[in-house]
Amino acid sequence: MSETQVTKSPRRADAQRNHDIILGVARAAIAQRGANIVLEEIARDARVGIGTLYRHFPTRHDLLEAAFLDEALELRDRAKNLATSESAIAALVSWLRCQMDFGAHGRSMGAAVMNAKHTEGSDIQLACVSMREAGEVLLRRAQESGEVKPDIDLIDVLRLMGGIVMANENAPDPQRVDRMFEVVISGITS
Amino acid sequence: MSETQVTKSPRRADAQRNHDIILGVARAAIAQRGANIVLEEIARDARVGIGTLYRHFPTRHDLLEAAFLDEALELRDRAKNLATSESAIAALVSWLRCQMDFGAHGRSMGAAVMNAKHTEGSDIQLACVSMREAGEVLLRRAQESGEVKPDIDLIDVLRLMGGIVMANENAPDPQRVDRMFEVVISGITS
DNA sequence: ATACTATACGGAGGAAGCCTCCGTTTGCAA
DNA sequence: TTGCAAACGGAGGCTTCCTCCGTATAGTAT
Repeated sequence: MSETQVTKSPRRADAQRNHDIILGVARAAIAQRGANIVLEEIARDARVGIGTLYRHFPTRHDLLEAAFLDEALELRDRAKNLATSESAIAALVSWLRCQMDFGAHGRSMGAAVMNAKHTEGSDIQLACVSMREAGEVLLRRAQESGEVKPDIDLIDVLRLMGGIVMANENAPDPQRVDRMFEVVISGITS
Repeated sequence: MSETQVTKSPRRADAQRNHDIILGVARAAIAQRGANIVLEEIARDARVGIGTLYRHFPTRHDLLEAAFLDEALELRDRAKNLATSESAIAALVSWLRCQMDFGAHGRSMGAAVMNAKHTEGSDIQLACVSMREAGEVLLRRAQESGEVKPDIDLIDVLRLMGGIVMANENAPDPQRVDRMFEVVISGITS
């Protein structure tokens, strides 16, 4: 994973360290138990006061966003790699599948964070934008090759991925998820 | 709306009255502000102690379920009415659209409640089952007429409806919802 | 080295919700 | 009327969120 936050503004060393520790603990907790982390617990595991956690991440959402940043970047990279693959449709499908799996991995967080409004210019906002741009390339390529309907909107499809994840949060059944995924794929192909 | 709960077991009059009042208040609150109701507030508005509310509805979920019962019944009736309509596919699509709109109306509640596991034989469970059965008729009819793929599963489709609702909970854009709905419909048709 | 100060730390505590427990009240059957 | 099972109600415990402010310290200037 990319070591985020290269300290753009001069920051005291202890602050930077705590920031990174908190984020690391939060990421681990989210990966393991989902987005319903208890912030006091994160602070405790990070050997940091709760006040410190809140200074670095003023709201719960800020922390989730930061934790999700890496995934957004990875999804962008994935899209870029797939952009030159042979089959346009296969590339798109593969990428959408990643979107879904990442969402499932981060539990409800993925879709929730990615669909949310972000403050202009924030790290996560830029990451989401660039991820979408990379995805657009895949979609357009599949559309130009005539395999995907021309009037399909990427955001719609991404939300459908998120919707599948959310709809299966309780009692997730891999086979059902697969079938629902197939329905959507079938729905966007010509 | 049907006046639910015709007192199957002998219940003291005050208990019955409070039950109905609480449910009525909860329904109104949910319809207006979504499923994130504050239970103490419901109790206060119902002129009832919080303890009373919890005796009637031991968990938050129980209350949401009860509030949703009517909608499930209405959806079942809707399906039954549509079962004799002319176009099989139009009937199915119309019903699915209802599913989605009802879900949006009750906010996240609809899908959450309907997908959840219910105790065997509970009112809501029976209602959901009979609603699904009525829906199955519509689906099968559309499949037999060759308009919908034969391997489509109703639950999958219902979850997709719920997923669309959930994915658009923040910043709901009717046009986007329509497009996402169309994708799914297109995905289940032959 | 020392002193100074902007920056950061930490945790007590208030607020909001959820839910339980138990003493009090009341419908209603005899 | 009387008795009691059924129902009521709200104080209070628990959890989690977040704020506030006194204390500590990294980094700099002397």
